[in-house]
Amino acid sequence: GRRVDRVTVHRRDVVVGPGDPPGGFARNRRAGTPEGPKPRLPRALLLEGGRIERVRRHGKQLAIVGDGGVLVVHLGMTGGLECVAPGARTSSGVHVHVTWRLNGGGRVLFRDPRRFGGVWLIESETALEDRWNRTLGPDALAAHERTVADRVPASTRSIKAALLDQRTVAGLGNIYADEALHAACLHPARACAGLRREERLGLARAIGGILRQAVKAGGSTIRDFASAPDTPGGYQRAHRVYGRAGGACFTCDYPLESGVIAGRTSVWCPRCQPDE
DNA sequence: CTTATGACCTGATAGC
DNA sequence: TGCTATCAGGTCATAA
Repeated sequence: GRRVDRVTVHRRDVVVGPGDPPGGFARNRRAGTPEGPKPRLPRALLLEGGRIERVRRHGKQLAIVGDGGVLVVHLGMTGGLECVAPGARTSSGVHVHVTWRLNGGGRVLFRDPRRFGGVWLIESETALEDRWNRTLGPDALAAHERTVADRVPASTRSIKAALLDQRTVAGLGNIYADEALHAACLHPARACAGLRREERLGLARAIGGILRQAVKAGGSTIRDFASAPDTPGGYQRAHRVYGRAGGACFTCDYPLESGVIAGRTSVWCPRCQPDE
């Protein structure tokens, strides 16, 4: 319901506008890659001069829907949005890449030290839904268990890789993929095609359970994440495998194993999660 | 077409 | 003390 008076983009390359190349500048800064032209960002799409209508979420993507455009925010790993009350001071000014000055004096900041996150500018809510339908699978928290179970493709790739792929199901990252696989007693390296429907249903149930618990606990604070400035989450204390390589499995006491699967560090229990 | 791999970025921490 | 090396992970470009 608030109005946006003025938007300041401190770092152009964390914002992807409609004229930017596919993937956007935030994904196009690799060594040796020539930077293309940088079209001006339409002020209206940044919500300048507009009114915030509502906030939506699908998987890890957040959408701030305004009457003149839609902001899609992805926090990456280290990103965050901070709302600063009128007259109040921000917790820190470093790595603030975009500032929205609200009518009445408040501010909203997008901060992301490592810049894995970013902001995409979308013309309309219809275009937002189209984008989400095209690039993301069903939301892991909102979808029915049967829907999630049936999203696992009959492919040769590992189930861990499929879970990290947001087109399968949107919302899981490395931590919750490992936690869900342990809860479902599935080895992360098992091929998707080798999973029985019963196992896929169990995995879907585990995903929902883990995510609901994690949200309730305020998320997992490993080093960067905070649910609000100076407010760490509490779910890291409930992790049963992530970050516990070499420790004893809480279910069977056997030492947890770790390795790189699908390009990410993975932790599992060799006894509870057999590699069939 | 599919799947796999490496690059990007910064701060914390380990090791010398 | 002060330096360098390593690691964390979400996503996209590129390779296979």
